[in-house]
Amino acid sequence: MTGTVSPPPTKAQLLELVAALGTAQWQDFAAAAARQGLTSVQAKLLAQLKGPVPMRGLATLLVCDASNVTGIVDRLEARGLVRREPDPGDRRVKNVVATDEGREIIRRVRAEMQATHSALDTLDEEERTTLYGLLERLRPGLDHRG
Amino acid sequence: MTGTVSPPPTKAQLLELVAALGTAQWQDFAAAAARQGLTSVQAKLLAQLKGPVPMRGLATLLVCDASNVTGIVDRLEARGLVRREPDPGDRRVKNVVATDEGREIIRRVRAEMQATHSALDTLDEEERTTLYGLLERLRPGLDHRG
DNA sequence: ATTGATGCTTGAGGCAATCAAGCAACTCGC
DNA sequence: GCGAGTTGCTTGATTGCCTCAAGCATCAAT
Repeated sequence: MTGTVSPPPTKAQLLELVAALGTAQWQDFAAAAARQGLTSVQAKLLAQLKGPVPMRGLATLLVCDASNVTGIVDRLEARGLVRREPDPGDRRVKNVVATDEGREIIRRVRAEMQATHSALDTLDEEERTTLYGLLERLRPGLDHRG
Repeated sequence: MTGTVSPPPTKAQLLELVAALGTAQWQDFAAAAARQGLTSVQAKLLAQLKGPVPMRGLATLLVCDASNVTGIVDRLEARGLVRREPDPGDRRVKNVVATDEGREIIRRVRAEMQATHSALDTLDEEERTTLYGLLERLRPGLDHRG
């Protein structure tokens, strides 16, 4: 290395890198889910269930039609990973909650994302803090909106 | 800003943030593709075609079965965005190339990823350089393997 | 020339996604 | 109350994605 500082990347380069990492991370997730017998969408839904969530709320979180959620929850429920509970305050609403088995299986999915884990392990603590700060700044622009 | 430094994030927090941004970016991509009448998978395939690529190569790039590529290319070819060309050296092989229209449409998809563009715009040049450097270090661990 | 491997396609079957339509239940005005 | 409009969920139809098993054509190697 000479005195050359790394040249600033073009926006296109950065965009491509972000895209590549995004899909790589998604495939790591999908593979981990598959090892637990889940599709990636089923795992994604399960990952949202920190508490009871109405069907409509899941559709919003997953950015898809409500009728789509019906099918996904049907399959998860048939496997005992999720339960539909009536909402006490509104009889139209069905709240979805993860069963113990559902919580356990999504925990395993997260733990088994080896590629992502080992990638993050190559960064030291300071670098992780920096990365976290930068990504947090990107979040608001990316999160809502489409 | 006081003297408090931001505390180092836990690995779980970082993982969650990376996952959230990965899916947000993917949905931005999918939405941009949809505006051009493409599914996200079709757009993803089209994005790989910088030159002629054999069907098998596409299956590897997309990490899926070869028979799946047949269908995706069928639909793209039916819309004139892609062409199958015989390989001069091996008559089993069909090379897929983007047509002019195909190149144009994927260019538009990239340009229309508004959420991603504006998110990246919130970083100044130095921050982008830092981010690029960190993400590049993550790439090797995430890229191959699954 | 046979054997085996490779590249692509086809067909069957399941999941995911959307749209349109429908039913039940809530809300508001009266 | 009662009816109008709205909201939450499900169903059915259709399309695309995806995998697996099977098949055909071609290549490589003996």
